[in-house]
Amino acid sequence: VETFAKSSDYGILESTARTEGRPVSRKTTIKDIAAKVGVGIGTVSRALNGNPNVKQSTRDAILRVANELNYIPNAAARMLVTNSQSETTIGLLVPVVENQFFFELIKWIHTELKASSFNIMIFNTDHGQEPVIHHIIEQRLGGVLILGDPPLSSEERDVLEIHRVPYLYIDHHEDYANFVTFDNKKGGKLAAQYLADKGCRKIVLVGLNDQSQQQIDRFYGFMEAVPAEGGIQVSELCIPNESKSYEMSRILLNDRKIDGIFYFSDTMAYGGIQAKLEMGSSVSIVGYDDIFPSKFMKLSTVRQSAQTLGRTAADGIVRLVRQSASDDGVAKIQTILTPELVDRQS
Amino acid sequence: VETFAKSSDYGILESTARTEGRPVSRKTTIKDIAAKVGVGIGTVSRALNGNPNVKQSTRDAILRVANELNYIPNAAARMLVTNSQSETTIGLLVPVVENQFFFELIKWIHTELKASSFNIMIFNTDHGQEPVIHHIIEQRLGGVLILGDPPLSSEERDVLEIHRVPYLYIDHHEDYANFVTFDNKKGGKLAAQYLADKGCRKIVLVGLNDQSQQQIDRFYGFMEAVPAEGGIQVSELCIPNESKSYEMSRILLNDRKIDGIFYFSDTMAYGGIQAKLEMGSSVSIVGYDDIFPSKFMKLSTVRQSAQTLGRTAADGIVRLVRQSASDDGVAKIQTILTPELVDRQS
DNA sequence: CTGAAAGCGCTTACAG
DNA sequence: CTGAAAGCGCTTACAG
Repeated sequence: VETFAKSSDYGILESTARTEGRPVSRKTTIKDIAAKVGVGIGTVSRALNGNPNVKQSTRDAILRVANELNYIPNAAARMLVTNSQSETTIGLLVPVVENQFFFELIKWIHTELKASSFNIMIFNTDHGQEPVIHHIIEQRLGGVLILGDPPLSSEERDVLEIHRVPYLYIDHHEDYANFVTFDNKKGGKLAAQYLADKGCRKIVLVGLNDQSQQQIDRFYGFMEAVPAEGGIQVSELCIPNESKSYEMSRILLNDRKIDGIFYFSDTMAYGGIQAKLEMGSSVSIVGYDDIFPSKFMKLSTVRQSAQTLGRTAADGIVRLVRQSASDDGVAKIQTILTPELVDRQS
Repeated sequence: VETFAKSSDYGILESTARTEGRPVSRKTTIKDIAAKVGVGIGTVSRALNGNPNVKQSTRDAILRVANELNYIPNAAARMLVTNSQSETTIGLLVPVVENQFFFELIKWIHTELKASSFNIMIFNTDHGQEPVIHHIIEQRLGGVLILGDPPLSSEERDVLEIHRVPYLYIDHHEDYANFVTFDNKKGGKLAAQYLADKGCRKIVLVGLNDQSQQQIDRFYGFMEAVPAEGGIQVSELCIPNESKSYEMSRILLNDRKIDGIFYFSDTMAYGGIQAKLEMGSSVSIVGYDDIFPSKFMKLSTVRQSAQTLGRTAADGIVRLVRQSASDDGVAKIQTILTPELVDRQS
C-alpha cells in the first residue's frame, strides 16, 4: 500500500508501470492521455493533430495533459496507418568517405536539404548496396541520392522502382536514370589546354584510377585536346594511393625534361606542389576538383564546384520526391554541369 | 475480360490492385504471401524471421513467393509491435557544418559506427534543438551524438532522459553528462610553449571566437603558459570571419616587431602562412586542429586528432546504446583526450 | 509444425 | 463536437 501512497512522488514519471516494485518508465500514449482527460482516443488524436472539430476547452485539456505526461507521438504507428513514405528523410548512399570532395559535397547537400526541411540518413555502401537498398525501403524513405560508383545493378534498380522510391545519381552519368554530374571530358580538355598554353611539351598524367568512370572521361577529354601538331609527348604514371604522391612527384621531377603534370585530383597535386617548391622546379602543375585548400596551395585546377553539384542534386531529389508523392508525371532529371579552369599559376 | 487475360503480362507487377483499369502498385505484405502460398500469416512471419519451427518445404515455398512478389518488410509495423528502439540508427546533431574539423570528425564517426553496423541520421540544429530532439524520439532512434555548442537546455535533457535515449557530447565538456573532448587548456599551453621556444617576444592571438567555450579554454591555457619573467607581450586580434585571415595577416605583418602568431584554427592560419611567404616574414606561426591540408601547408599546429575523437565518441555512444538496451547499470562516459604539438617549423 | 487471435499506437470514416 | 470501431502490417503467445 505504501508503494501506491508514494506514487505521486514520481513526478514526471507518474505514468509508469511497476514491475516488482521498481518503477519502469513506459512511454505515454494517446490512451494514457484519453484516460486522464476522460475522452476517447479519437478525440485526443484530433486535438493533437490540430483538427478544427474539437471544442476549445477539450483541446486545451488534452494539450495540457499531453505536455504533463511528456507525450511524444510514435512515428512508427503513424506511418503504419497513414502509409506515408517517411518523405521527409532521404537516404544518401556513400562509398568510402575518404575523399575531401565528397565531404564538401555532402555538406552542400545537407545545407540545401535542410532548407527544404528534409533530413539525411547516410548509408555506407562498402559492403554492397543491396542490403542498404532494402533498408531504405523498409524505412520507407522518400528518396535516395547515390554518390560515386559503382552504379546500381539492375536488380537494385528494379527494387527501387517497384517500391516507387525515386533515386538520383550524383557525379555519375547513366542514360536510363536521373543524374546530376559534371562534364568530365570537358574538364580533361581544360587541363590539357592549360598545360598546352603554358608551353609544356613533355607531360605526365598522374594517378588515374581506372575504376572511376569520371576519371576515365577526364583522361579521354585530355587526350583529345592535346594539339596533334605540337609534338607534345604524354605519358602516364600510376601511384598506389594518394598519400604517395609527394614521393612519386619527387622522383618524377628528377627528369628535368618533364615540364607539365596533370594530377587527377587536387589531393594528389598537393604532393606535387610541395615537391616542386622544394626542388625549385619550374614544372607546370594542374589538378582537378578545386577543394578548399587548393586556394591556399596556389594550385591551378579544374574546378567542379561541390556547392553547385550538391545544391543541384539536393534540389533534384526534392523535386522527384514531391513528384512521386503527388503522382504527377515523372520528368527525368539529367543535368550536366560545366567545370571551369582556375588559373593560379602553379 | 481482356484486361484479366493480359494480367500475366505485368510480370513483376503482378501483385497490383487495379483502380479504374489503371494498375496501381501496392506494396506486398505477408498477407499476400500467405494467400498465395496457402498458409497463415503467422507461419509466413516465422519463416521470414528464420524461426526453426517451420517445415522446410513450407519455408522454401514462402521464401520463393516472397521473392517473386518483391516482398520487403515494413519497418514501421515491426517496430510498432516489437517496440524496438530503432537501435541501429543514431542521430548526429550538427550545427552549421562549415568547419573542416567537424567534417573529418563526421567521417570518422561514420567509419566507426558503420563497423558496428549502426547508421547515422544527421540533423541540423541551426533552427534550434528542440524540434530535432522530438523528431529523434518519434523515430525511436537509439542514441544521439551532439556536436558543437550550444549544449542542450535542461528541458531538452529531460526529454531525452525520460525517453531513455542516451546522448553524448563531442568536443564539449559538461559535468553532468557523457562526453568525449580534447583538453583545450592543454592545447593552448602547447601553443604558448611553442612560440616561447622559438624565442618570440611580441605575440598576437588571432581569431578567438568568444562564443566557443573550447576556444576560451585554449586562450586561458595559452595565457597561463606564457612565461611570467620573459617580458613577453601578448595582444589579441579579432577577425570578422575565417576567410578574412589573409588580409588581416598582411596588415599584421607590416609591424616588423611581431614575431609570433597563434591562430585559433588551422583554416585561419593558412592565410597567415600565405602572407608570411609573400612578405618574406620570419614570424613564427602556430595553428590549432591539424586538419589534413596543414601537412602540405607546413603549418606547425596543435593536433587534436579528429580520428581519435570521432572513434572514441562513436565507440562511446555504441556502448551507451547497448547498455541502455540491456538495462544494465549506466556507467558515465567522460573522456578527455590530450592534444599534441606538431612542429613543422612554420 | 501451424492457424487463429490479440495487440502494438495511431488515424479516420461512421454514426450519433 | 465526440465515441466506438476498424484497420494499417507485423509478431507472438496460445492452443492445437
